[in-house]
Amino acid sequence: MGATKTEHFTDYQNKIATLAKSIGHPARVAIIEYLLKVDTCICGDIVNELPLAQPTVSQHLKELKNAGIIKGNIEGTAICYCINEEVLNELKQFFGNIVHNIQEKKRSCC
Amino acid sequence: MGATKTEHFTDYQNKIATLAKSIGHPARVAIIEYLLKVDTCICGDIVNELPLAQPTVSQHLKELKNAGIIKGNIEGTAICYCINEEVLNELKQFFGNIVHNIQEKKRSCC
DNA sequence: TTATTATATCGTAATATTGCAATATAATAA
DNA sequence: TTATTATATTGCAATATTACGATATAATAA
Repeated sequence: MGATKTEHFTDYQNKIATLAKSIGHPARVAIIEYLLKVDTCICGDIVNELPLAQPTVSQHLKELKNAGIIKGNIEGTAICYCINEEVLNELKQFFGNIVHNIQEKKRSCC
Repeated sequence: MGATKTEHFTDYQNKIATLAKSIGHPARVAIIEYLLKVDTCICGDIVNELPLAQPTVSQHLKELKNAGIIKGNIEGTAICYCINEEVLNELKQFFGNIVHNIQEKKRSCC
């Protein structure tokens, strides 16, 4: 007990869950917002922007990277992180489909 | 340490994080998919559909409800759960904006 | 070479999540 | 009233997440 029963769910369900989970922390939402706002995206800037210690930010960046939400490029000593458009498009579509689906149904209950 | 430093982030960042987090488990993605698929949405059906025990499903439903993703209506002995269109629309827009934003920028790095 | 600077990893404490058996509650049925 | 049925809550063990100080790594600068 304690661990998620990943093997009982579909690949798609696990994929969406992993992506959503990686966005499920305000620091990681803040990182995404910051990457959208700025043109350059050096890791150090993100550390300065967030109210968390450098190792904590590094850990959050790692989680976003593992999930595929962001990509990292080495730029000399620094690392440039960027949003992975393809993956975010999948999430956009997941939520777009849900809203579309509900609106078509005009459901009676709730 | 250990607890999320919620107070250091904006209301919006916390809101999106809470919503995303609540979807960040395959069982909860499965619940959402199921509610979209069926016309009626009785809790017992969800319990039968998922590979988890009844108390565990009840807990997942509670989390989705707390986050605002679903709403519950009492129907005699049973409870009818439905997706909250308004909240899902917010998520649709969050991800829609991100993709739109990236496409406009045509960023150079990564 | 020895700094310096930027980022990652390690180790660990505090806290949260997951899952379920047992039990409680609340509504209808007999 | 006493079942029965449907859902929620409690309690707890297993596991995961969050946060950060200390330290490691890796690149450039002096």
